[in-house]
Amino acid sequence: MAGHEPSAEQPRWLDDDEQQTWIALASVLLRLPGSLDAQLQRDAGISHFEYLVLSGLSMSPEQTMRMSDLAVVAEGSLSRLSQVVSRLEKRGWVRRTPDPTDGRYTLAALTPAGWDKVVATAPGHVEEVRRLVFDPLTRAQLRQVRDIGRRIMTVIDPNDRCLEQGD
Amino acid sequence: MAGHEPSAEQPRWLDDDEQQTWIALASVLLRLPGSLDAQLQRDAGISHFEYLVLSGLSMSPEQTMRMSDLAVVAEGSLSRLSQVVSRLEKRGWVRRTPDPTDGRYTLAALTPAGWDKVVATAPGHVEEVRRLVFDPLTRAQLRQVRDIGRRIMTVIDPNDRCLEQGD
DNA sequence: CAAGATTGAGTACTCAATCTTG
DNA sequence: CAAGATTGAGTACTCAATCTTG
Repeated sequence: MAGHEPSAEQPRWLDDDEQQTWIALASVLLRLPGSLDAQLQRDAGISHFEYLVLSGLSMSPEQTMRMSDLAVVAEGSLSRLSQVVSRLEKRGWVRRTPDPTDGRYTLAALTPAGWDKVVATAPGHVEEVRRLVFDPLTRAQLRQVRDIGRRIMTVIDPNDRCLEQGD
Repeated sequence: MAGHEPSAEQPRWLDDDEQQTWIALASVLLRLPGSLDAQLQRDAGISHFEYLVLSGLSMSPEQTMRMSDLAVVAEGSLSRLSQVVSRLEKRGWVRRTPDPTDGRYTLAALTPAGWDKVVATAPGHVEEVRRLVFDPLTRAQLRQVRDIGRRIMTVIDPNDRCLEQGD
């Protein structure tokens, strides 16, 4: 392994089969998020992260959440969320107010225009998810996707919300 | 669906089962790349994209590739690659030269120091992939991961390299 | 002073020019 | 003029201060 002369053998750290598996998974990890982002950007002019923020709020009681909880739902840092919500506020889709019960929290609330945006955007996004994930897979594979995803999440973050729900 | 008064019912675009499946997959899509990036940043001081560039070169004959081919392997734009390779060149791991057979191409070559960097970095990275993906899954699930990944890639990009390999 | 949130500086990325070679 | 590559301007992100409330 001294230097990189032509004869140097590339060490193999995964066997052939594992290599194939990893390439297939890595391709999806690298390309699927980009495809979803592209669809949202093209059809709705928002990023995937912005969509997660808006749709997270839309599914919350009163369409309102604390910034810190919203950061967990959208899987981003509080700092990133703060900057993105500023933009969403400028676009008229979200409004922030201090939490009346404890001024340290900030509540983000979806405006009526924000609700309309979610309603207008979600069907196309779900359609894309169906096209890229649900349609090409069998029912058995979809069950596997759920189990496999949860197992991996158990290692990455044992407290993740996707592990809370019973089968 | 008029406005967002408390009584407004949130339309459900996926059934319960699909929702669970999608949450599990989305969690992995959002968090696994970040975990891999964090490990590389912490242990080797490089991003995942930089790692893909270096390891792509290390597996290529003569440790050399055209920039445009390297962009495909690393799954990034040529513009992004160009800027990242400039940084890698400054760090002494890569060297660029015009292709002598056709001056429109640029060849990126791993330097000896770049080779050493890959050799020093890859085992820890592979270890992390094992810990997060291979270890928590059964052999049957790993076969599923490969098949499922390929099916999804067939829709995203029918020309992707992960689909080329037989069986 | 701890926890939530925001701000600002620096870095990385995207997208549309631009440059270069054949 | 087409294809490969780079550059520059603008945007988005990260990380380390800073601010604010209890």
